[in-house]
Amino acid sequence: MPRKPAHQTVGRRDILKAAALIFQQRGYHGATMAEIAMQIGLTAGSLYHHFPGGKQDLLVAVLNEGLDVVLEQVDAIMLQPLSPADMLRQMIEAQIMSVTENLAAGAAMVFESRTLLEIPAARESFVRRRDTFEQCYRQVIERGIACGDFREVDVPIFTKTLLGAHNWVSVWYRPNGRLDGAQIAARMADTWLAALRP
Amino acid sequence: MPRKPAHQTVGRRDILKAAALIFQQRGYHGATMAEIAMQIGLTAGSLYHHFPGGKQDLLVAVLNEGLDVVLEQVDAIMLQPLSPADMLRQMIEAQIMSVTENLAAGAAMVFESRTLLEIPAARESFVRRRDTFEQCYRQVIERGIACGDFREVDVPIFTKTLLGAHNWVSVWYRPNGRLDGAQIAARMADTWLAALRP
DNA sequence: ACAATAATCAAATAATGGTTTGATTGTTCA
DNA sequence: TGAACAATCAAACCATTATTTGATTATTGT
Repeated sequence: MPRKPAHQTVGRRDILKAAALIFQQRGYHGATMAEIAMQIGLTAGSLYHHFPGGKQDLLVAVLNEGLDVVLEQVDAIMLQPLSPADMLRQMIEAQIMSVTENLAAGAAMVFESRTLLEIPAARESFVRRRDTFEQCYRQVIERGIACGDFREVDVPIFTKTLLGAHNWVSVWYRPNGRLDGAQIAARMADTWLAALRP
Repeated sequence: MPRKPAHQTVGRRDILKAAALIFQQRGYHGATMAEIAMQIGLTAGSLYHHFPGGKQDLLVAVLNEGLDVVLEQVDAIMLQPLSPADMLRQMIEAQIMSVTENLAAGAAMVFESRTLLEIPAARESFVRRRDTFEQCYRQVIERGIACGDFREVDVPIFTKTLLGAHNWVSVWYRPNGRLDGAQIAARMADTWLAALRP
């Protein structure tokens, strides 16, 4: 039975990259399928061949895959035998680098999670994994407090504070600014560890 | 010359409140004029009597007036004779309280500033005032470093970190949560001052 | 070579939703 | 009372845009 995809054609990855970019620039509702398609030299209708679910499908994929990138790294870090301070520093670096290296997806995660939450089919799994991510930060901080490496703080609030600051990086970061992602990550890690000094 | 508005009718304030709420819930592009109007028992067309500029006009007004509230308070704080630490604490409280007490406008500021930036007529003045606000935080921190009350930090990055965390409050704050605005403000101020300890 | 299918497009479809218009209602004040 | 006007509505208008449909083109395995 003969068939097989051609290869001089666009792939799923290209489309998601284009979608993330347009979502970043115009927001989900402001983005048009035509804009996304044009980004990679297609017409709007063609996108439905790759993503039968249309615009919603694109959003779900962009956000889910964006979350995956960071979640995988954080999971790996949590398995290593590190001090709370070192573990926290690595998690911060992983998140900030991931945002600065994939700005469009990062911004879409910040601005359009709300929109995804209104898509019942995607909602539950997304929320669960997003919460898991937050739990990782909380656990490391709690562990640091328990062993006396960190001072006592209100862990839920401290975590929200940290996450808000990290998310916001996707709003102000500019690829050709004074600092690169690694330098920003280092400074932010310094801030949080200073705040946690006993 | 006889005229005079009736009084059992909606005022500018009511409309902006409704608009902020719908912008918060659906985002600017996702919000419909009909939804906003219905919130206060009007029809979509009637909104044009109060805001001839339509939907854009509503966004501009919501964001500008939201920014005013916080800017006025911060300006007043900057004039007082306070130590850098006390001044910073008061600014943090003013901002967080303002967000928690006016959640819809706060969220709109976070999520829809981008949209406003695409409205040339409103852009410049908004950006200028937003930058002024950021400068206030920078100055206080710089002053604290200069007089040795604060340790040396990368002021631009520290400021963005702080602003990101504060903005994010409008995303996760819930009016009937464990802590009220004042308590959250106190904890966040503790975090920043701890991070700035020499 | 050819049948099957992946990838694409152009054009039609169908809503949706911002904005305009003209009429209606009620209030104000001279 | 009545002229003038603010506030509102219902319905029309119009543009935009997600999605569907029916070709068309290329590629691939047999």
